[in-house]
Amino acid sequence: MSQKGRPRSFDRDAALRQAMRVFWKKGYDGASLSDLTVAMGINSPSLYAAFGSKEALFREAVDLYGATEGFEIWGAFERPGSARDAIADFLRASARAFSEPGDPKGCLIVLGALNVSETNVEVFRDLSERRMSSARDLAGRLKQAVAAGELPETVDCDAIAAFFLAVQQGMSVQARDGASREALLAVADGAMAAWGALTAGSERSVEA
Amino acid sequence: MSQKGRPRSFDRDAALRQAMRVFWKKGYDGASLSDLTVAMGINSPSLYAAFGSKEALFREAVDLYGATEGFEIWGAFERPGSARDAIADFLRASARAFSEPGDPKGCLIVLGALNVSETNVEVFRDLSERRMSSARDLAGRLKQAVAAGELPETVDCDAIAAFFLAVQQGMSVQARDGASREALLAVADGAMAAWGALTAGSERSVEA
DNA sequence: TCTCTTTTGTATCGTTCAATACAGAAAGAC
DNA sequence: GTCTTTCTGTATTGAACGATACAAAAGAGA
Repeated sequence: MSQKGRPRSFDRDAALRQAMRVFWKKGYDGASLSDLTVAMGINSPSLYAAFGSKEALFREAVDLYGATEGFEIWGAFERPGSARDAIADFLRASARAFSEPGDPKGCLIVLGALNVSETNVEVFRDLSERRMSSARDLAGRLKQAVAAGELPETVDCDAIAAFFLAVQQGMSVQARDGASREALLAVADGAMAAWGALTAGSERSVEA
Repeated sequence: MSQKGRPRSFDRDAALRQAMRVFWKKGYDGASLSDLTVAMGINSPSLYAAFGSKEALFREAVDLYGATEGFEIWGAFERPGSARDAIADFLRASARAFSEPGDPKGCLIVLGALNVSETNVEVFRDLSERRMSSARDLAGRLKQAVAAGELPETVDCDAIAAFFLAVQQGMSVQARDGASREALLAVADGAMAAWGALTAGSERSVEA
């Protein structure tokens, strides 16, 4: 049952949490092995024995991010309520998560690797797929609202999802630039101002 | 008058254009000296003699980007017309610029350096200031519209500017993920759907 | 206690990074 | 032609990178 050899002297989960914060703050390329081992309180051989490689550690860190921060942000889509409320909660939860005092600013999945190099192709692709999967989830919730008769059949769910996701991704950039929580919440509310015109059926958008 | 020593054997402007494209595609950290010298067709001593350092070359590249791509994107703010048209043009021009065939996707100023490390602090700050300066320019155009009586006094120009800029910054992320020109234009149009509610004076936002 | 297995810390590995030393080449100045 | 100045290509610098070799250490099972 129990392991045979010398027991691990550190808490794997706690070390992973620290690694996640380093990646979150510095990105995949910007986080050096030295940064990671210092934050995790271990030497590199222990890191490789426990996680395999820098890339494998990053994937585990992103999974952890999705299970913790991601749950805070996307939780509204699991709860009952209108599609409008879900998206409003999603944007406002993002604004709060991206400006949480003591945490790195912005989203790890958005900021972790936006430039492709030879060493991070797979990492970029992984994050890119997660972002596009988010777009599908968002559009799926809208399509569900259409099927339920909550929204007219004429709305372009994919386009609306892309728009709201763009706002959320832009909030990550502004969070990195030091935007306050209030400023980010105002961006979220600004996006929701489009809801009426976006979901008004086949009518024209509201004019000024 | 003319220079004394051995003349430079390459076109400095052409080399700078190539360097800009490398930084645009790979970001500041991701662009290695080797990437740059190969693309520019010169050896590193020539690069250092002509531009000073990687960081100085990057700054010149960003200036060039601002004078070319930036002019395409922000040109609407120089032309006569309503604030609404200026912002709509700004968003649609961004969508087109970020998906120009043959060019790197997205915006150099947004994607060039979003993670801070020891080697790029100044670069990050430079890009961050340019982004925040964009926000001020956008808000300034809205305040001008308020002063002209085009928009009610009650609108929050800074918040509206932050919202539209967030959309544009999010479009850079989606462009990197391979979003089509049509998808990006749809995001731009989606953002403009918020215009009516955002500028409707002190009334409540439009409800669904 | 002895053996087996796994982890640990130290001390690297080869590679790539940004940045230069140096000598030869190419122009103007005289 | 000779001097001076600047640029060019080769070759290399020290530092940092991700990843390991290796032997001592620490537990489980016999």
